[in-house]
Amino acid sequence: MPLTAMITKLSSFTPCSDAEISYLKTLNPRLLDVDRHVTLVNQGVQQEKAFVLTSGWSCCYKLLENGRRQIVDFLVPGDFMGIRPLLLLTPDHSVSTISPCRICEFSWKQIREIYEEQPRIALAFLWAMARDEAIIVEHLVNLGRRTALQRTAHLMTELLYRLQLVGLGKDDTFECALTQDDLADALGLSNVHINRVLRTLRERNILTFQDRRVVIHDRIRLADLAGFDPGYLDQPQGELP
Amino acid sequence: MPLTAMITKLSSFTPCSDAEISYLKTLNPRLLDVDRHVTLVNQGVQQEKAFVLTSGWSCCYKLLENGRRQIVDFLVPGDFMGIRPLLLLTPDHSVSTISPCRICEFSWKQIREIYEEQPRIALAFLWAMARDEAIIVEHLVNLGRRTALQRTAHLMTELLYRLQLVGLGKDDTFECALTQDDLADALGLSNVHINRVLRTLRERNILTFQDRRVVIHDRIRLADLAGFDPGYLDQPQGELP
DNA sequence: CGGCAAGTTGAACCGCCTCAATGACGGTGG
DNA sequence: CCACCGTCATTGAGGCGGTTCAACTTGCCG
Repeated sequence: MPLTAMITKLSSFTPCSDAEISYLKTLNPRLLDVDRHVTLVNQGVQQEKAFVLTSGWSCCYKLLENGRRQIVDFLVPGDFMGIRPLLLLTPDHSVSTISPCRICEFSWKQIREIYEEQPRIALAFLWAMARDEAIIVEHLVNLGRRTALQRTAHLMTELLYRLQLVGLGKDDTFECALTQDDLADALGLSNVHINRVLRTLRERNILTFQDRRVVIHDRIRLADLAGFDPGYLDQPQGELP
Repeated sequence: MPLTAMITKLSSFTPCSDAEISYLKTLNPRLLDVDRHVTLVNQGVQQEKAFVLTSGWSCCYKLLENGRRQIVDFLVPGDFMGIRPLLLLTPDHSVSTISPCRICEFSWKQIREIYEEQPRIALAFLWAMARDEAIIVEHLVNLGRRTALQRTAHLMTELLYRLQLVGLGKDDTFECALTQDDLADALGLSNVHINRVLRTLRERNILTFQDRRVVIHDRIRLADLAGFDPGYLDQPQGELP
């Protein structure tokens, strides 16, 4: 069921009623399969569609005039994509797939309809956006006030949590489609330095990032390094399921 | 009229009808005057109120366990404060005044009521949040991919735009209550280095930051340094009034 | 087999940090 | 009224974290 992820997510704000769930099902969104490195939303090009990621990895980012890239957030299954570009006159950022992805497509019209007819879902929508914003804010803190090692540890911990919240990944490992260049652009570092940081984490027996897979060897020291507080992910007591 | 700023802001998404304007007026929010350095929202302490800033400067920020501070955004008149803390189980950030401020207070109940009864205002609300998020994203890019000089130039340009959009500040100057420490914590720099950057900008005859006032001497070179694109502020053609 | 994407490593450099000292201003109490 | 203190700004010196440039490896796919 393509909408399961979304319903689960919205329900973690306030549980959806049966009526609301059947309403959501009538939306009947288009389901798309896209390759890796496909651009779904293009910075500056007006947009009529938004998406929910069903499987795979994507990211949203901004390109600077000098060609450099800053990744704002990685998107994992269950995440909304391209809501902000729908609301603003011109999208302030781009969204691209990192791995092959399956996505649900929604129209701007459907969202306006939800706001007219389903105020409780609309409020859950606002919450979902607030939660995404909280993640971005934490990334900002990461760039502003943590060292390269701490940043990397923090992002890895966040990804572990987020993936586990949607039932992907185990206690101490997850599949990870990111390249070292992706990490560098997300963490405001050079790809050379990210490489050295990953080596350090490996040598200290804290974490291994290899072959599209992250394995955490020492969760305590990792959390310690990162100074990770899961509050911003807004789950009850910050607990995992 | 305490709500003028908010109505103007929401109207720039879709113009409010007369009925909507009179609805907003019935909200009759409490008006408060607060000193500088007063904490309105406290990271981790649950919150029942949100605010609109009517006059003065505030900021939202996060504190790290080591005592360091990262300012996420400066707030100027017309800006919402503390919406996200209302939606999340525990606020992910704090909000404090920087100068003495006048603020309007809203309750969580009122916002839910808007969502039930005024879907168009609710949608404008979502837009306002998207616009604030776009600003935060631009700050993230600033930290991740620009040098100290560029960051500072960018922030100054942004503040000039935002203040002019609410009728404060002239073509090339604005009152600015920020200290160099505030700037440092917003731009991910040390206060020592911000001081040197400001000196450089002054010596190059680009911009003067002095006596709680910013004067821009050379707008072209400033915009050039900053690589500033006002699109993310989401005004028609990025134009000033 | 050739070519490209991704990762790895070394060397040299520099942007920004930390530590430390000092100056300027305004408010407060003796 | 002035001495004192706290806040904010300024400047120098030295050091480190991260960048840039460049070379080389490894694995995959056509």
